[in-house]
Parts: sequence; structure tokens; C-alpha cells
Amino acid sequence: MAGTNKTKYAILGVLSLISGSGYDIKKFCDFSISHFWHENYGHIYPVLKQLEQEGFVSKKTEQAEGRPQKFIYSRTKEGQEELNKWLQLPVEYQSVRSELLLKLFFANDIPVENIIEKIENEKAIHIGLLEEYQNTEETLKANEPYKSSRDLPLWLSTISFGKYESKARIEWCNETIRYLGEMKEK
Amino acid sequence: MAGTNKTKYAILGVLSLISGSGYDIKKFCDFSISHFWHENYGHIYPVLKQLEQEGFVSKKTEQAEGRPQKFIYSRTKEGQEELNKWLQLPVEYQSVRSELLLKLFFANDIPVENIIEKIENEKAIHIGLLEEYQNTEETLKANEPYKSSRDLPLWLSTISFGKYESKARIEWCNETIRYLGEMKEK
DNA sequence: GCGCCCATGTAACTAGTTACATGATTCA
DNA sequence: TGAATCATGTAACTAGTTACATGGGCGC
Repeated sequence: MAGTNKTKYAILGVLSLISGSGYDIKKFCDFSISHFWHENYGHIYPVLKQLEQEGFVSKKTEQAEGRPQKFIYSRTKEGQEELNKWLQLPVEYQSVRSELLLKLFFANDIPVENIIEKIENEKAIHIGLLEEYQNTEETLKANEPYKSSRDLPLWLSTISFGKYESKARIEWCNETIRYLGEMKEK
Repeated sequence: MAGTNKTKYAILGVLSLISGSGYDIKKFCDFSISHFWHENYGHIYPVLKQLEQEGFVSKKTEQAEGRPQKFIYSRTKEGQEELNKWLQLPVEYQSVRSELLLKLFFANDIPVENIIEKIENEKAIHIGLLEEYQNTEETLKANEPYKSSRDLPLWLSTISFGKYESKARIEWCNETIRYLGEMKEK
């Protein structure tokens, strides 16, 4: 199963938790999985159409007064099976790319202050993220419908992932800023 | 400077450390920066041609007996300036994508064993990586020409990044395997 | 003889992002 | 009145990977 279109499964995944329009799917993504996954309209709408043709989702038209026309999508049984099949496949290897490390690696001819500034910036980003994760975690644990949801443990696990990652990144930033600062003095 | 072609700078970066052919550049990348950056021939050769046209690299033809023809590229003064200009620009934001987390997030209808298997696999990958980083670090610190190179601190910093990342990932895997296992028992 | 390394390159394909086009309603 | 939100969609563009084509030398 090479070249799997992952947007397809992201959408099926969202529709296994909620029913809604392309717009709703986007909102759900931005709210719940944006710390590790992004979808945009340019992808969502065409893929929804394709999923409908394949029979993996079904469409209802909703026309509320004073509201734009809305197409509500729901997963079908086949759609759920298709999702479950994919979920159980091994995770594909993903190659890493870090522009920060690329710049760091070749930074010998630029001022140390400049590279330290970049690392400080990286650190600030992850301090912000860590705070966000903390807030989200608290919100999920304290509020309905999240706190009673059977999805809560999975949701929390993905947040925990982010916390470990950001904490490690902050530590690395601190160490590296110190290390490069010492280099400079010599 | 939107849409910066980063391969361009990766190549200029490599050519700021060595002179060599497209083939050499690929080998250098695979050896030194592959833990955070990948280049392939499909990118390297066209970009080298482009860089030559822009005057950022110069080309010499080398024909050793019994060897295929080889084009040796070197950076020009303009090329170094172009690289330095880019190095000093802020790092562009890069959105994260994790298929593992996507699968984890939607995993409620698949067997816990299956998702734990995926996390075990992730853990094994990072245990392997950690070992690699350790080995590379020791090699660099013990052997010429690395140990006397002025690039050593930068090189070590990028490896340290990987070590922090993999350690954190392993911890998260352990925690999550335990957590999901407990969930299952209930 | 076979497979691997050296060496260069193109074409095709897959994936992902951004900009544009349209238009109604709500809220400050 | 202007910005934000709701709502759907297409076209164009940027980026990145893989497959293919070619061919000689070297070691097993």
C-alpha cells in the first residue's frame, strides 16, 4: 500500500468521532490534532468528494435558515472498515528535516550571537508549546464531554508526546546555548 | 524570501566544507547530516547546474584513468556570501506531521496490542538511533580529522539534539505502553 | 557472471500549501 | 462599515521522492 493518501485517513478518522461538513472537519483538526497534523481546505474538499464516490462516507444536505448551505458527511460501515484497516498497518518511516540543525551545522562563518538567537527562538517556541499542552491537558481532564470520553487516554497520550518533545528540546537549547557561548569565549 | 529552495543552501553548505562532485555531495550528506537532512540525486544535479549558472559554484572536470568522468564543484566567494546570508535569516516555521500520533489518536476501535506494537517499534527505532548517535559522537571525538576540526562543536551539537530527542521519545514510549496496558486491564 | 560502487542525469510522480473566487451573516 | 466567521470549492504552485537510463570498473 505505497503512496497512501493520508488525508483520506485523517478525514475518515475525524468522521469516526463526529459527523460534519468539510468546514467542521477543518475546525476539528485545528482544535484536536493540530499539534501533530494539519489539513487544509485544498485537500479536504477534493478528498471528501473522492471518499463519497468510493462509498466510504455519505452526504446529507443541510439548509438552515440564514446559514449557508452545508453538506454533512458521515462515515459509512465501509469507511470505518477502511480506516481500521489502515490504522492497523505499520507506521511508514518518515524522514526528518530540520532547517535549524542545517543552519547550525554550517554556522562556522556566521556570528555565534546569530546562531544563539535562533536557538533562543526555538526555545521560546517550545516554552509556549509546553504551556499550551499543559492547558489543553487540564481542560480535557476537567471538562465534559472530554473527561468522560473513551478517547481521553489516546488524546492525553498525544499531548504527553508533545510535552516530552518540547521539554527535551528546551533542555537541548539550554545546553547548546551554554556550549556555544563557552566556545565563543575561547 | 519565501519559497527558498533549501537544497540550494544544503549544497552550498556542503561545498563550504569540501569540494567535490554531485556524487561526493550526496555521500557527504549521508555521512554527516543524514540524521536531520536528506538530499537525493534528483535534486542535487539540477540544483548544481543552477548554482553554476548563478555563479555560486565553479566546475572543474576531472578525468582520472579508469574512472568515470567527474565534475568537481567548489563554492565561489559569491556562493559563500549567498550561504552566509541565508544562514543568518530566521529559521522558517515547519509544521509537524506524525502518522504514529494520527493512528494513536483514532485508535479506539483497534486492539490495544496493535497500537502498543507500533509504539514498541517506535521505541526500537529510537534505541537504535541513540546507539548510532553515541557511536558517531565517540568516533568524532577520537579520530582525525574530526577531533581537531573547528566544526566539531557544531557537529556535536546536532548529535546532541538527536540524543535528547531519542531519549525523550523512548521515555514517552515507555510511559504510553504502560498507560495503554493499564487501560486495557480495566 | 553477478552484484556493488562510481558517476551523471532526466522524467514522472506524489504530496502539500497558498491564493483566489464567491457570498451570506454576525458582531463591534 | 469593516472585520470575522461560516461555507465550498478550484487552480496554481512549491517541494520532495522514486524510477529509470546509461555505462565502466572492481571484487568475489
